[in-house]
Amino acid sequence: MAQKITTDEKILNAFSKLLEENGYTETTTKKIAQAAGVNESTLFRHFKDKEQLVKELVQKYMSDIDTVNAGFIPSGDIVTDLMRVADLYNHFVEAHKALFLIGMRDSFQFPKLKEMIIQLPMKLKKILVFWMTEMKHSGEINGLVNIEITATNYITLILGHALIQNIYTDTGLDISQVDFVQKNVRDFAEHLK
Amino acid sequence: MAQKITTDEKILNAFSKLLEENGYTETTTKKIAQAAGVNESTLFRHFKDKEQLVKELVQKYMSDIDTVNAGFIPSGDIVTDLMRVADLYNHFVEAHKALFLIGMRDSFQFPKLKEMIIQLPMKLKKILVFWMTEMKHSGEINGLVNIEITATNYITLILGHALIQNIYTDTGLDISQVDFVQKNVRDFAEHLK
Amino acid sequence: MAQKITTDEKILNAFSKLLEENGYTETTTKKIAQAAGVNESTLFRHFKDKEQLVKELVQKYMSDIDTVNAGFIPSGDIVTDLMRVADLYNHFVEAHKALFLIGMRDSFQFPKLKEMIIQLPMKLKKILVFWMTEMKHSGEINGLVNIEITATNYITLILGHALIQNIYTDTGLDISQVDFVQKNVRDFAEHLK
Amino acid sequence: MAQKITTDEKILNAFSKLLEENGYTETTTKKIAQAAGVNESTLFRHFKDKEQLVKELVQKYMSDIDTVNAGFIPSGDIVTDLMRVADLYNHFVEAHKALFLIGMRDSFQFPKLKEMIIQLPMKLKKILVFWMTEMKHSGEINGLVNIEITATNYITLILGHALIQNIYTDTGLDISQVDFVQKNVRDFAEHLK
DNA sequence: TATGAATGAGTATTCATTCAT
DNA sequence: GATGAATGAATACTCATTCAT
Repeated sequence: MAQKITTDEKILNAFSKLLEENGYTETTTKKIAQAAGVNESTLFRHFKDKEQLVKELVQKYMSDIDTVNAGFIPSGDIVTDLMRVADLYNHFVEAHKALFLIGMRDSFQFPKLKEMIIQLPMKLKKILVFWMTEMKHSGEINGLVNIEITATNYITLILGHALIQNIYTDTGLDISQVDFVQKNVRDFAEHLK
Repeated sequence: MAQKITTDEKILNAFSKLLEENGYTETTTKKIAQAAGVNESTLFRHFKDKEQLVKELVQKYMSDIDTVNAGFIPSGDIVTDLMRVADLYNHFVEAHKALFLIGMRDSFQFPKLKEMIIQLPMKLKKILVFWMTEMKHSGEINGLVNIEITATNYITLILGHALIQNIYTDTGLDISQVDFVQKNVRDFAEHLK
Repeated sequence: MAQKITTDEKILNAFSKLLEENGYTETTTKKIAQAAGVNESTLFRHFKDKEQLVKELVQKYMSDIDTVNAGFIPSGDIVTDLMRVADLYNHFVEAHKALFLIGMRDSFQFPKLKEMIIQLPMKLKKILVFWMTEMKHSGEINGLVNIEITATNYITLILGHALIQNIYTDTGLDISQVDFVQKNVRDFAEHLK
Repeated sequence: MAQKITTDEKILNAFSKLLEENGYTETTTKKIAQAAGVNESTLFRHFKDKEQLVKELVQKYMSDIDTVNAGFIPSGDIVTDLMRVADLYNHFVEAHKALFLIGMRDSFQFPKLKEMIIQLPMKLKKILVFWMTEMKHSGEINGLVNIEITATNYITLILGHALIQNIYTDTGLDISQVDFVQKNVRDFAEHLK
């Protein structure tokens, strides 16, 4: 059964794509309408205003974050687990590129958006802190490790990489996810023991 | 004796600041003029275009890159040197925040700008590769290390961090330069031995 | 039943009128919109460009030229026919005053426009040459007459008059169409016999 | 002795040239200054405003008209004299092209200019009327000729030709002065006898 | 439910002109 | 006597949004 794509979806998809390519300001309602194959005014019947489109996208994003977090079930081995986390978040960033990039690019226009975008690392940090603390107790992680700092550190590592990947695409600078995880994430993990 | 700030500088400073805060498109010539305390048309007497303002900023940026690179004189100790590189580039990114951010945010509007912005990591990579190769020969770096990958990896590390710092300022997520370097850069370096 | 005047027409009429009075550059989009009684931006919804307005006018003009030429059916008597040509073209110039004047005034801004405007005399010349040649063969026109020169000459006569009429309106210099044709055109024709 | 070209002249020459090529509105003070090789503000020290430049040009034009008229000394033979008038005015129009064209193009911007420009045909008419009247009395011109109409008619002829020449330059439509005068002016004259 | 027409506020840029040196 | 710097008003054109059908 072929799913029918609703007008709402058509518009949001077009918006998301243009957003990723051109940023918020350059993504005009005219262009969105054209890309979605609807009349420009139709857009406003479906979404209060341009900002609403962002909010809608954010909502999807937020519920996806929870799905990702829920999908992370620790194995108990730090190296394995940290690498898995890196993988999960890399996929997440890739899948939500559009919003992720505008989180960086246009967040000044959306103080609320920034708050929301930031929840990704925030939630990730919470999970990592919770889980590292457990591991510290069970002796898997060295007692001298500062959990707060280490968690933030780790997030910087994987998000930083995800960012660079997206910014410097096709420049000979982008490094494969595999290589990066193998070297840096593994190193990072090993040293927590 | 207080230096007199020229109109050129007033405008460029205002532009740079607004650019950092608002991105290219939202930085209107009207706002720039207001922030610089000059008439809007004065702006066009001093700079052909709005785009010219970007070019001017890029020029500064480019000459600064060379200064930074010239300022890096290897000591021979990998850990010391890599940490020094991290420091130098962190300062560079901080000092050129505005341009660096638009390199990410508005690069689609400035294909040429992207090319230029990219030169920072490119040049850095060249230097690192050259220097690491030497160190490999002298035995300071392990013979099994893949220099190309390692260099790219390292750049990802320090630029990724610099970026995250600037994006997630004041969010409780930003981690001090010191902590990040101490942990990640040091680890990274140690493992090359 | 009064025809409804479309917005397109309202705008074109306003444009045409202002063009005739003020020339191209002085006919601002703001003035056009005001004169047409629409919002300035509406103008751009209806016509891509300010230039598009000219093109639209030219199109009308071009199709009218053909109508005029089609409307000229030679009687065989030179005097009658030349006087009829003078009449037809005088009306044509009068009806397309706006465009005709900008053809002279602003042609440097519209190299393409000039090409088009020029077609009026060009087509006229073609017709005259063809028709005079026939008359020469049938003996109506003196065998010694140089057709090429005579045709151009004649066009200069009637267009020159039409122009002067339009430029020096209400100056005591303008001469009635009737008087001019009676004297000059008639003379001209008589001498071809 | 090489004449020194004063700044006034440099400016007026540049203005005149640009005026001819581009019309009044498109001839910006910036362009004038550039073409004259002076600073834009110098222009305003020499001439109150842009309009003053036109006035200055007009003054020259006016005094030249008188010179031309003074230069016309009737021989008594109508054909010879009318052809000489045609010649004189053709040269005059050629020499004052710039102003003559703006008289047609931009006269709406200069009601006063129009008044002045119109003086050329007015003065010409006066002279012609005076002289034709004399000729009528002396029997050189047919008693039935309406002098007023004939004079206007004649002016239309030679100015119309001058106009067409300037408008349709290089179009294959322009006819040599000689051919035109030989045919039309001569014809015209002959018929007054 | 969707669309085409209309619009007010804004955008980069240019122009003629003035001011201080 | 000339210039470089500054400016207010205008210009063509775009954008997000509303209204009537």
